[in-house]
Amino acid sequence: MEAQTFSFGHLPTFSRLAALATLSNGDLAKLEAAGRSARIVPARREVDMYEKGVRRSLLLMDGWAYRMHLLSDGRRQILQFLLPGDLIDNLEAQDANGPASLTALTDIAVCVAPGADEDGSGLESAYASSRRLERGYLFRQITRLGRLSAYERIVDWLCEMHERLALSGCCEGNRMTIPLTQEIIADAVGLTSVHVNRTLQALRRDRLIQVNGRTITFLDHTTCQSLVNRPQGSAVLA
Amino acid sequence: MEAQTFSFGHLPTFSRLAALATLSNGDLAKLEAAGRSARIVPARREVDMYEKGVRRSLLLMDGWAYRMHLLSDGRRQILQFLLPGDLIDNLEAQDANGPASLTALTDIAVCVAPGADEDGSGLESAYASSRRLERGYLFRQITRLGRLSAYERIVDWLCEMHERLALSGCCEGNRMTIPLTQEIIADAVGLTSVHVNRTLQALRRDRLIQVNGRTITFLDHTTCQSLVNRPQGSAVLA
DNA sequence: CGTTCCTTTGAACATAGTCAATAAACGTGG
DNA sequence: CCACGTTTATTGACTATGTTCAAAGGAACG
Repeated sequence: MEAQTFSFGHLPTFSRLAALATLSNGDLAKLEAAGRSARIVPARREVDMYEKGVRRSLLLMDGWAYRMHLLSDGRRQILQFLLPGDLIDNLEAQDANGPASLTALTDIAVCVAPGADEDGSGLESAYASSRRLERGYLFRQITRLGRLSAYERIVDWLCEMHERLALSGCCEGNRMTIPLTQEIIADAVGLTSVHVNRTLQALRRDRLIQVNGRTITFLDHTTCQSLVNRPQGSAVLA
Repeated sequence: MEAQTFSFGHLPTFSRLAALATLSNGDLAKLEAAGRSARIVPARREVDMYEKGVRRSLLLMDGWAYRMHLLSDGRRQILQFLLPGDLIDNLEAQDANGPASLTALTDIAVCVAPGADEDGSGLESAYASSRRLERGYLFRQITRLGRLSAYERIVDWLCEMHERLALSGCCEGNRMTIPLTQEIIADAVGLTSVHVNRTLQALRRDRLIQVNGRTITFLDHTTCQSLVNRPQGSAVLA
């Protein structure tokens, strides 16, 4: 977690936003300035969205965070992970569905997302893409939990993580590093940690992935991607 | 489905947006004008978001719609229902997660959501609230599918439907009319229709609800709401 | 080195799914 | 208004997937 010492060109935020829209020099300058004022939130600390300018979104310059629902009986559901480079939209508190808190998973560096002076700028366009992507991933999470088996859930989730990390330049080829325990994975994919463990073993037995500590390597990425039954065509009920 | 014959003041869209923000006379006039140009989409027809002005969102003036993922092997997951009065945000096609199509469940009346000239207008504020609410309900759907039992899922889902319908003035007290088969409910809550059927029977046995055709009455709304383990407090992992 | 957190394993159990058949409700044309 | 075909709801027996509980290894870290 040393956002300050990174050369700016390698920051996940830069890679990601530049991949989502064409950024002008002015956009880049703003991003760089914002990055300089990044704040560090230590792992396990809740991210207070209201400390800074309330209505602004944040950029996650580095590190991982998660949004979670905690039920009164202790059950937990991780709603989404926020990965390096992600835009973090402000979620006003008035949440009829209970608080969806945002917590740092590793030490993270966040800064206020710079606004664009002119409308239709590259930055605004990148933010819009990012929000669209985010909603798509929420949809995917719903389908994963509602209709996929444990095996499929984990494969699909791994593919999603890889896809997202790749967009920010945070993985090398088929290898990625995921700072999560099996229990956290379980809370994300709606299983128990015991079952996550068994399912990961099945994936290794089937030679789809290889696990070394927190590093996961896809041995057969193509099979993984096709194994997951992606949504198809138009969805008019029979 | 006769949006044209409704007196404007009773339109769900009006009730809902007015409940989310204070609307000016200008806002009301715009809404009324938009409502006059509403288009009818018959039940079971896909709603084409690109037919009209591409980037504009739509208002669902009347009727129900749903967004769904259809997997290649036939499994389906309803991602969200769109109820009378809801704002329908444009979802550009480039959806890496597969198409999330939007389909009319009943005949529906939709119109282009009028834009606000000045920023910070009541309309824009209502749209913003609506989007925030929508995201909260996606989160809730995730938690429902990931961590609640079948019984809890259905209770929670019924409560959500009631809450949302109430906001648009589309239910009378504890009674609401839901134009859905048990199979569609199953695709929404991630169960089989057989199990939905059995679970609804359990709810009736427990005297929580009463079902008459498509009309559902909460016999003990308080218990229903408290039965569901709502997210609590801050969510820092142990 | 000892503590703590994380992973792995086994056996028993529970919830929800599957398959198949029947009953009820609905819509349509005569 | 009734008969018929279709969709939807209901039921039962059996199966499967994932959970629970408890314990034992391992790895990481001060």
